[in-house]
Amino acid sequence: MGYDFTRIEKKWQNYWLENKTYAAVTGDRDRKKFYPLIEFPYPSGDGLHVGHPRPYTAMDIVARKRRMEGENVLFPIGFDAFGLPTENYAIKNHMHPREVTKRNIERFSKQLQMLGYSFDWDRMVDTTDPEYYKWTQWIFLQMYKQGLAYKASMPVNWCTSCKCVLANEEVVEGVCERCGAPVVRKEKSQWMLRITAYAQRLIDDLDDVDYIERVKIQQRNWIGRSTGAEVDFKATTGDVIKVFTTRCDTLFGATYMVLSPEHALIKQWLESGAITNPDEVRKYQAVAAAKSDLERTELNKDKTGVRTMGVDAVNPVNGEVIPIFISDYVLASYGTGAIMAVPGHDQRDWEFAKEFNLPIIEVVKGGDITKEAWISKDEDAIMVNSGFLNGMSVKAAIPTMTKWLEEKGLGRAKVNYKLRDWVFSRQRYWGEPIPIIHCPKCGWVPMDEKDLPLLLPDVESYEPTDNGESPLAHMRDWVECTCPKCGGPAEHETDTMPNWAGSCWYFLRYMDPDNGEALASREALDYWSPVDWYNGGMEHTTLHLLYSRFWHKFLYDIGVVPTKEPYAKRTSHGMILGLNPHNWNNLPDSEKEELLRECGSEEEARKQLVHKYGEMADHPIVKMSKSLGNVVNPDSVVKEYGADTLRLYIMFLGDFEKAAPWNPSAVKGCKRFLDRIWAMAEKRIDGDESFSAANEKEMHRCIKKVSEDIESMKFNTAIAAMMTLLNQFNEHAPNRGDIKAFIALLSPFAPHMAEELWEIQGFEGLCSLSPWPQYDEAKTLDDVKEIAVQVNGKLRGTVTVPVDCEDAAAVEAAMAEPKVKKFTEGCDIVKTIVVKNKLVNIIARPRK
RNA sequence: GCGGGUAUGGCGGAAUUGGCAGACGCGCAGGAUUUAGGUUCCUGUGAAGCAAUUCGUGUGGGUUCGACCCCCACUACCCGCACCA
Repeated sequence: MGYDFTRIEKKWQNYWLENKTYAAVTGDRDRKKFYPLIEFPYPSGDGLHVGHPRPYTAMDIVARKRRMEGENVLFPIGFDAFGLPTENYAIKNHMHPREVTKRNIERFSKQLQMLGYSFDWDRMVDTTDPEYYKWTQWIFLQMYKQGLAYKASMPVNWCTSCKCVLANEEVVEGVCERCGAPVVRKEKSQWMLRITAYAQRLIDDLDDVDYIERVKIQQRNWIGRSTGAEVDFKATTGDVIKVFTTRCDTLFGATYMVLSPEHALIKQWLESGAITNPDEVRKYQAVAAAKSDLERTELNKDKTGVRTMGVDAVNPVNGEVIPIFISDYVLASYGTGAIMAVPGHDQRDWEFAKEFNLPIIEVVKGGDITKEAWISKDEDAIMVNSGFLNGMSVKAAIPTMTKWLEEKGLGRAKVNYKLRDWVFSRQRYWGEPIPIIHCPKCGWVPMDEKDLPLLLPDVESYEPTDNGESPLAHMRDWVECTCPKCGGPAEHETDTMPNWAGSCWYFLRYMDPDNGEALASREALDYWSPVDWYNGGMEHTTLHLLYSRFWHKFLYDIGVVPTKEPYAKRTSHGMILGLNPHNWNNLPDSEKEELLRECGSEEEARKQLVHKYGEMADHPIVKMSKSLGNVVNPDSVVKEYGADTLRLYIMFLGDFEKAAPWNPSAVKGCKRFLDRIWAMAEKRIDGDESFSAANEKEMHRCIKKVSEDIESMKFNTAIAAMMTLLNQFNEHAPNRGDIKAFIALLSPFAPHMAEELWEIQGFEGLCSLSPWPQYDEAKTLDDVKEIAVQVNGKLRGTVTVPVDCEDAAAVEAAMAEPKVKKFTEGCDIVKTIVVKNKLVNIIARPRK
């Protein structure tokens, strides 16, 4: 009888759920705790897609294995449910976002259960639950009290389609990460979180955590620490213009200055009338503001700008009067928003100087500055035209100049970061309300903690507005309140938090999800912290991962959590891609033949495909997309093959860390594997539970391989090892002991079938909670070894020798091998090389 | 431009980290079972050659008894950042 996966999978899913098989126990000191974590999903209306099961199955396998090893495992699940797609869907379909969210969470939960994950469902977390977001608001209030949350008016990224501000991290190549619409700069008053205060610690503490290297590198790059100096330039108005530079040694070459169009001093000089060409300056500001970030970067070849007539600056090292420009090649958001321009040694400055006919001075020898800026990293290059720096190397000039500036009070050593403070407000409905009240008398006043949660109002319409106000602003009943400080009439903040807020601390809530007194009890925090192993997507490295480290460090500082870092270990999975149905390699044979007849050659056929479907047709593996029709739906895979097959295949298809394509026809291989196991074990095998003599060595080897590979996330080779063992069982039928260990090894990967077979075989208890099989290193070793024999480095044969056999004996055996003899006859043996248990290499020279 | 990564059969991918390249699976070919198709089960499967053998890990050099692995110089593709002062 075949394996009825539909019935059996359902049977065990219900059993596990009803019996709370995977419940974690807070405070259990008898067992080692283990807290693995996956990134909780956003419950979109589309349901689970095939990208989700890859990381989830991986961590489920690790969780299941550790549980079988006797650890107290907390493997939780939840939903990051605030966010724009839900809100947009709700608006379109005239539903309340809460209803949409509820429905989507139910659907996601069903789909996740269908895949047999060993989650502790009693700890499920939903970020839109008021009992949850109460604590998100609470943390925000603590940040406010510590001066880490502040309101500031500044140019922000504004998505023209979402009608909402975006964090820097949400802008990708000048367009909105979510909807792809252009992003423009807009001056708005926003709530900000002072993540920059933690920049150095966010870099330093990476040394203490076990993250895969590319995550560390990416976070360091994003934070973007650079060391240099801050230099004060005096304007002819008397104002001080601060600039940041990494090359203060080139100060003598600074022949002009550039301020970003948004720079505060420009506004000031326009208002005071110091600038004598205000119309021209204002016009340039307006043009720059209207440019999207995309346009700004696309036009990066042609430098534009306007000189601020009437205001000049003085170079502090030589007293020379130099002109000031505004240009959008200087970013308001980096450094001080102003630069000293050294056209001799900075290509951008050089291009600008050429455009505006400004003097270019060589201050470092080695290049030809008439052709381009000389930007050598050579620290031994020699300074020229630089007063007291002349003749020094760049290496020596930098500290000398820094010291000189400090002594004269004209500048100071300075560390600068690319990281900006986090723009934390959104003009949307479906997010956590910011628990701050604005009072006309007292200004911004935090809500009393006992009044949390500040609930979202129930309303008819939550459409975004065109004027950049939150939809909440129209809900006067909700907005109007009394000031907690003076009792006078006041208003609630109407912006909401970004969707990243709830995910900053959700892993803490899992530890104690029903706590009404605190975000989690101290006992639970002490017991479970930190997360032992967090797997997630690379796309969150500079977003969620960085944000949550920041929040965690803050919570550590105020004594709420016991660890500096939230996650002890971070790994990352590759994307699941699809086969491109338009690529030659992926065409069915019949179509290939037809096309060949039509085009004559394969080369022509490929060209034809590119002509027909575009450049994309050249890539056999592409991202899944609806338009290509290569999207794989987990539901349909489960329906056709079962959850165990899906789990197995998705772990088998390639290196976990790398992107890998979903090949629909290869799924069958894993189905066959399971069917063959079923056929072998569906009838009870009696006998004692030690390994059979014939299979013993392979059993120990397979246990070792699978145990090690799970820990190093080499799931594909772990499965291959089990397949090999099954093939071995074809040669030598397994006894009761063999099959017991085999089922246990299989269980993290294909838990339903393993559980069913465990029951059929009549083993004690649940397979999911049975002890993980143990191996004996000594029993994995051979007593004889087949070693390679090379002559002059070329493989000529193999011989079988006892393990650890003496070198001389190995050589003797090798020389006796007929195939080897053939190549050594008539030769002098110059040398022999023996690698124990591996090979013998005989160096032979023809006898003269 | 900067940073990170990858390159192995028809395909996805293995390779104990310098020691028998291609494990495992897909696909394909042949055979058995079947009225037939599907399923299942054997057998074979890097390329060339009747064979002995030769050639094979993106390209070109190098180190070594021996290189997918180490070094130098390239090429292609993928990912991240990008006028960052």
